[in-house]
Amino acid sequence: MVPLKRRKVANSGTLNAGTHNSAATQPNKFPQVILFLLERKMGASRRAFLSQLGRRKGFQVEELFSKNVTHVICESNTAQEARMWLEAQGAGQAGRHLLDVSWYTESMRDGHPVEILDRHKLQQTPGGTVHLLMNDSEVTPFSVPGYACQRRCTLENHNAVLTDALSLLAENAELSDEDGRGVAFRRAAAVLKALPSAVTNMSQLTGLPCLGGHSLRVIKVSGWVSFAVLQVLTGIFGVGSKTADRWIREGIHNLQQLRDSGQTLNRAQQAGLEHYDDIKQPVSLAEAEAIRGIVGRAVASVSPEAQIVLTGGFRRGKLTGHDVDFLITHPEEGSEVGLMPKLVSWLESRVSCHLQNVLLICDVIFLLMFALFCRFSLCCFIDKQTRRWRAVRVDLVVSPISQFAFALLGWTGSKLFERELRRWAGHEKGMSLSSHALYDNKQGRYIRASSEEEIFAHLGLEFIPPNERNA
DNA sequence: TGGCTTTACG
DNA sequence: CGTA
DNA sequence: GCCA
Repeated sequence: MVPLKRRKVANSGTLNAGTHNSAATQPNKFPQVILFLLERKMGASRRAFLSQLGRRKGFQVEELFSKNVTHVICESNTAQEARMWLEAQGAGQAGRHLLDVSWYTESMRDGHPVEILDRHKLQQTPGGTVHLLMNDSEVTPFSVPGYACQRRCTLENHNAVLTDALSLLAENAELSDEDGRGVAFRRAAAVLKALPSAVTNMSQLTGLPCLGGHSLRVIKVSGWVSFAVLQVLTGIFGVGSKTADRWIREGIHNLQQLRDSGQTLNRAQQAGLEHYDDIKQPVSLAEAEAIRGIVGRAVASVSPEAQIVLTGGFRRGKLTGHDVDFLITHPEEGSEVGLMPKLVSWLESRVSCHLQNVLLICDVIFLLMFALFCRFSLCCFIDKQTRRWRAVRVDLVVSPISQFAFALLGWTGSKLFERELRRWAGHEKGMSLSSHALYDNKQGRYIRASSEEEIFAHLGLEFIPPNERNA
């Protein structure tokens, strides 16, 4: 059970490329396509392997660079570096495609040169490292681009043990006010989550993006005692790392000590402490849908044309969540204005019947409902068919239809996926993405979009559906 | 060595 | 400072 | 911590 294997340093090196295994080499099926693999950062043996793979599929892969080359394939090289290399060869880019190795591997997969899309062109930062997946003795190229928003990542996680450890390190860093380290660990965990099979050997990880020496090192458990305390306190809704840190310095190490301390708590924290266990308990999809029914009816009463969408983790296909997120809009621009206050009063004043049970809107809703004007978090009590009420966190967002696609993309997550999308937008495209809009810094204007697909297209990214945004 | 998503709001 |  |  060693499915993922790092590229083996080939014993048949460059000398064999193109002539060895000639029986498996097909004639050139695509005379208009002459490929050249740039060795830099790729390595000679890997280049030989990829060249041979291409020739087996009927591609013309040149050993030496010449003027005839039409496609230059690079790995982990920027467009700038590739152009410099070409000029050093006495040949400009003129008429040549500078492509990331992902175009090559996809063409190998499909058996013909695939259409050149924006994402295949060399970016200003390196593209992905390609690793080999050994599956039943079949070798397949597997691409792991550097940005999570370039990758597909389902809920399926073959490396949960490792990603849990890295997530813990990330959490630890974030609670220690070291966001840089935190996001580094998050990226590392996301790379492992995206792998198609379990890693069984640490050496398999050494070449992957975002995974450096520290992430690969054995985790020291010492010093995490205070981390556990931080975890408990920041687990209270309304309590972040600063507050928890202050409390710890004042000798508060658990919930009982907090209750006994007489600390002044704001309303969010009061509710968070009171319903600590409920809120920590995962919300099921069934509960989310029940809540959707209630909120949906409230929205319909207040504004019949308004639309409500379940976003967050549930839209990504998760079966449980820590809260329930809804996005509300109205087909007529401007008609969504004032919807939230109306919704709030409706929910405050109503006792509604849901299924065979009575849903009572309790005072906890009042407490947190006023948190924000155009968005709020609340706790409601919903029947769980156990004649027990329990608190669930619900986030409602109202968005004008012109911003709906951005809100939908922004509120669907995952959190890391969003950060990576925005980092990509800023660093690679000179744009600024938020849950309201996409702004082109160079053109100095906002870019309109009416669907998530359009936004990905504007960003030069392949569309990733919600259930594959679980980075 | 600096950057690490975004930005309004309570 | 805390929420998303 | 990892990357440019």
